[in-house]
Amino acid sequence: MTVALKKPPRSARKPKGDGHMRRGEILAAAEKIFIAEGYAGATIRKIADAVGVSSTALYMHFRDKDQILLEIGKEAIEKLLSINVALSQEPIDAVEKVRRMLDAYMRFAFENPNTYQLVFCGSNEAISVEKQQAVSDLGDRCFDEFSGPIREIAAAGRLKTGTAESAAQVLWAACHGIVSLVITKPSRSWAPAEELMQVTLDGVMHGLIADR
Amino acid sequence: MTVALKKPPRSARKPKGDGHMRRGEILAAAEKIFIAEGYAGATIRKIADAVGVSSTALYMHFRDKDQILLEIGKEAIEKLLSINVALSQEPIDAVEKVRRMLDAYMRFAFENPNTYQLVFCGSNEAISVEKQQAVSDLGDRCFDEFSGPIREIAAAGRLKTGTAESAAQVLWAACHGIVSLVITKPSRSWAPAEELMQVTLDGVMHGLIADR
DNA sequence: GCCCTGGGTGATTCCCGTTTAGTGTCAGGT
DNA sequence: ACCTGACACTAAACGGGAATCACCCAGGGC
Repeated sequence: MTVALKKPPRSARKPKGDGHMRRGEILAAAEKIFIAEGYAGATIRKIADAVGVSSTALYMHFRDKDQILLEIGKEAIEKLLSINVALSQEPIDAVEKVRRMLDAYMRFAFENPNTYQLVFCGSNEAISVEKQQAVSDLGDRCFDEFSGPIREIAAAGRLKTGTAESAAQVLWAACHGIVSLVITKPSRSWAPAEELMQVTLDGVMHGLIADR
Repeated sequence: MTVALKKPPRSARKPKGDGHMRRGEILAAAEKIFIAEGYAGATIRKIADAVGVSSTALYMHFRDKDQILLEIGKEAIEKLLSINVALSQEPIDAVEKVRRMLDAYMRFAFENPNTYQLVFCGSNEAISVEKQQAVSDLGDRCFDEFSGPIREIAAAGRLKTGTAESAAQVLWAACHGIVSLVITKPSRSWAPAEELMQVTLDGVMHGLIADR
């Protein structure tokens, strides 16, 4: 037993055979199942089977189930974040930036419903707060990129109501509201998604931001 | 074994001892636990223990776990529905009706976060569509009460954008968005709830509905 | 008296996520 | 050439969920 304290000197040692690929394989399989069957449907055993490996093996590469799925969420949000970053650097009006970011946000949600739910619908208390940290941070950074232009707008005195903080949260939330409802209640009869996005954007932008 | 087909003629037979109270006891215990610990925390065994009965006994009175919790949700929504019904009959301007309904909706959510999540956040695919029928219907009726005034407003040509259908959905969803986010992501730093509700209401009403 | 029936139970089944103890294998140091 | 140890992996098991099974037992109707 001793104590086995020795990590620092270990530096070399190439990754073995396909060992370094497993993590990726697992993520790929998990993502496929998760997208098709949602959080509850993506069980450890199913993922392991898909990879062709025992369920225990997943614990070699991930601490637990949540970490696997949150990793998937992380990658998806990184795409969203990069969109937001790109938009925020574009030389366009702040209002236009906000509009495009919200539009991208909603389209992202409709295109990745399960991932969206996992990350933004809290996954319903199923996942502890600390575990979500990494993903939460990314979400925060997305929101930061978004609230930048909002602060510009507020500074220009063009907010009809609320502070930069609350206005940003409300704008974001309005978009979250429509996509999360449509995603989680697909059985209700909704107006066409395109129209809902349009009305949400128009309504909320005109409601909170002065025209000129 | 035979076939055991006989239900129609059975009509008399009073409810025995406390048999007819059990259902209520179970619901009360389940509600307490559910409110305190959420959907996952309210396990069959815990509820049964609280009632002082074996877990199997719950299946005498309810088909499965979901039915118990949905029953709780149903009762809660009935309150919301009655508020909406009362408001819709009041002799006030349709716009004011809409505003008050949305206000009541958001306050209801903040006051019953777990119930709200169960009913309106889809409970994350955990519950099958058919089971939700009863609760869904109530939700629909709430929405119907709400969309009545919206149609009035639309008929008066006071909708700035969208149809009566999409406008109603977007207004509702905006309110859902802010409360669901605050409820499911309590760790983020939110503006005060009162301010968020206010900004949401003002913004979205002014954005979608013409002033006069 | 009998018998049916409805509320109730303990044991059991099935499926989760996760843990434990162990196996084979390969890289490097000696 | 031989250890040594880290690594990728596995089979089996554990504990805890929901749900079902095969039974009990008390009591009202006949």
